[in-house]
Parts: sequence; structure tokens; C-alpha cells
Amino acid sequence: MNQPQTEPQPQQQPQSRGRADGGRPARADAVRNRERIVAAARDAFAEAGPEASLNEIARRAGVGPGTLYRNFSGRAELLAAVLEDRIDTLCSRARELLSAEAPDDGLAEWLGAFLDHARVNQGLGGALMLELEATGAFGTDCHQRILDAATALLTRAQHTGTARHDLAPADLLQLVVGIALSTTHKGAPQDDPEQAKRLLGLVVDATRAH
Amino acid sequence: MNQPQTEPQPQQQPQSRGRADGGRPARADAVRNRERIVAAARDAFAEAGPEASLNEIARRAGVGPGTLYRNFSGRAELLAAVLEDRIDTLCSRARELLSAEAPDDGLAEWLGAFLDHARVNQGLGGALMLELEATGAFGTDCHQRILDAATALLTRAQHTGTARHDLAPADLLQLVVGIALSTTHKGAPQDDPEQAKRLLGLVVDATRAH
DNA sequence: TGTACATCAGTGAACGCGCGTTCACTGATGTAC
DNA sequence: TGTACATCAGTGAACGCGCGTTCACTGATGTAC
Repeated sequence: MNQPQTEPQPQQQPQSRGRADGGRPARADAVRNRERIVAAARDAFAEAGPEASLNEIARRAGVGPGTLYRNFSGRAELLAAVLEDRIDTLCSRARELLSAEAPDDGLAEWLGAFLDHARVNQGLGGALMLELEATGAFGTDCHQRILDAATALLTRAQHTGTARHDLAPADLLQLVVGIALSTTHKGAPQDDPEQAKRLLGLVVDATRAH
Repeated sequence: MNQPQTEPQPQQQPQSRGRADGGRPARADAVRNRERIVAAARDAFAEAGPEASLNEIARRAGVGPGTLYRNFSGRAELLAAVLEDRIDTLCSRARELLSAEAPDDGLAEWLGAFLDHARVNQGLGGALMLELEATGAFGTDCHQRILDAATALLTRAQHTGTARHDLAPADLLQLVVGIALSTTHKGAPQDDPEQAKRLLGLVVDATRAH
């Protein structure tokens, strides 16, 4: 029934971007640190996968763990930051390929790019994109944007190319994510990009009508 | 230069099977506990994936952690014990299907069984089988046996069926493992056996010559 | 331009947690008589 | 069959570890004058 005596003031809620919502421009060192954290996270996720230690990421970025938490609410948000520009790249690549000469080839090439993307971070890129983000706090954007890109390319290949009509974009993506996951081993003994390419080739073949 | 004072005697090295190498038959409670540990591990791996807590497994089996270590050198050996009879089943199924009427169908059906197997334990079954075992202490048996089964069925489908000849058994397995991995989500939000079946259908289609 | 000040990002020791693993001890089991 | 004994499987508290996360404090930065 009684209020806590020492209200420790909220503090510490993660800011949205480079600029505080209300007024002040962001401090220079704050911006720099945010960038360093994202860069460290990119490396760490690529090496150790999506479950890389957050303390380790902070250490690599040369900041205290508290600083990481001031900038990001947790792992999911950090992942999203890392994935964001990768996804931007994929989406604009899709836009280019939509005006490619052969729709089938455009689809195939984009799937190759998507596979490369999904294989970084030990396939987490793809896996979390399809899953964590859907439940994540910051919106379903990433997942949806990739799905939209795939849908556009596949639809075109179905209408003016030779892609089979009984194929859902989500299934196609899931299959490629599977290739990414199965070809990036846990402890990274040796991954095999050649095998990944071969497997993608099989999947691409499977998209053609009979 | 001086020897350690209290040599704590070796003790505790895991016994091979139900019978001690030298002489004595295994004690009744020892056999019972081993079985309970394997059963608990089977459940735990299925629920929490291959990284399920070993202490938790011991707890479920109603034994102390030390007992687990008396019976198994560690996670890998425990996994192998769990996988062993699953793999036995797959191999004998393969033997049956080798005399199936339509080689293509035999291959397709076995791949379905393999997919089911790989999806249990959150795809670990497949993943670790293809990887950990190769480096594991107890032999490359599991991996090799699965590969042999797949090779036999695929070879037959290539010679007397319609399977394309430029397809390696290992690639085919890897693709199916990928499906297993990508369709069994991390936190098990909802896995979707239907999607897994659809994806397998696509892969099976991809095995047919043009 | 130079200085005083308020803001708020950064710090990092510390917490609680569950993990894998060990080992001195206990006691159930099977054996010998 | 009944009893004494030796073996060795089982026990579980304890260890060290790294994790995610917190928060009282410090001090760099940008602003106002």
C-alpha cells in the first residue's frame, strides 16, 4: 500500500534514433557509440551467431554494458539494427531485378542474394527475420519487406516466366532459409558456399513449371 | 617435480554398455538408471533442442548429475544414445523401400521419414548427425549409416527411376535437414508440419530429371 | 570569444541465475561362504 | 537358505564460469550568457 521511498527515476529508456524525441540534438559521443555498438554487433553475430554475448559486444565496441542497454532495449532491437541496411540492400536489388529481361533469372538471382544474406550471422539473419521479428516490439517490418520483395519477383516469374503457379513466396523463402541454416554449421567447422549454391540451384529448378 | 600427495583414484570413467568390460554383470539399478536417463534425454532434447540442460535431464530422470556423467562422457554421447534407435529404424525402413515397386516413390517416402526424424529434437537430430558426430569420439557411424541408406535409394531411383543423375546423396540430405531446421523454430512458437511436407514435395520434384 | 552550468550519456562493479562438471562420501547390490 | 563382506553405482553440495541486466555514480558535452 505504501509507495517505495526512493524512486530511482526512470532514466535509461532507449532513445529512438540520433535525435531525442523532444528537443536536444544527440550528443556527438552518443552517436559515435551507437555506431560502434552496431558495428561490433555485426561482427559478433557473424562470428558467433545470433546468440552472441551482449557483454562481449559491448566489450568489442569499447563501451560498458550499460551503454549498450541505453541504446537498445535488448538483443532483438540490436539484431534489427544490424539487419536493417542488409534488408534495405535486398529490397532495392529486388526493385532493380523487377525490370530484368528474364523474370525467371531475376527471381533466381535475387534468391541468390537472399541466400548470401541469410548465411551471414550463421543463418540467423534469415531465421530471426522470419520469426523473432514477427513477435518483436519494433514492428513486423523486416519480415514483411522481404516477403513483399519475394512476392513481387515470384508473381512476375509466374505470369511472364515459367515459374509454377502453385508456389507460395513464403515457402520459397523458407526453403532458402533452410539452406542457409543447414550449410552454416554451429561451430563453423567449415562452411561450404559451393554446396549452398548447388542446393539453391536445385530449389530454383524446382520453381519451374513441370 | 613432486607428485601430488592425494591421488584421487580414477573412478568415474563411463562404462561402455550394460556389462563392465572385465567381469561382473551390470547392477540392476545401474541398468535401470541408464534407461531412465536416455528416456529423459529423449524428452528434453525434443522439447528444448540439442542444447537442453544436462542437469535438467538428470533431474527428470530422478538421478544426480554425477550419475549422468558416470554413464555418459557428455552431451555428445548422450545424444548418440538417443539417436541410435531412431537411426536403426530409418535404416531398416530404407532396406524395405529398396524393394518397393517404384524406386522414385521409395526414395520420396524415405525422405519423408527422414524429415520426420530430423524435425524431432528441433532439427538437431539431423544437424548434429551431420556434424557433431563427424568430430565425435564414438565414431562416424550414425552419419555414415544415414548416408549409405540415402545413397542406395537415390542410386536405384537414378538407374531404374526418373531421378536426375547430377544429384549427390549428401546434397539431398542436407536440403532435407535444412527444411527440418527452418520449420522448427527456436522457441517453438508454432511449428508447421504441413509446411514441412509442402517444402519436401518441392524438393522431391526437384530430384526428377528435367 | 570565454566561462559556468545543466544535462544526460557512459561507466563498470555487482547481482542473481543456470550452466557443466567434480568428488568425497553413502549405501544398494551381488557374491562367497 | 542366511549372513558378512567387497564392490562400485549413486548422491548432491559445491565449484567456477559467463551470461543478461541494473544502477549509483562520473564526467563529457552542448548551451546560455
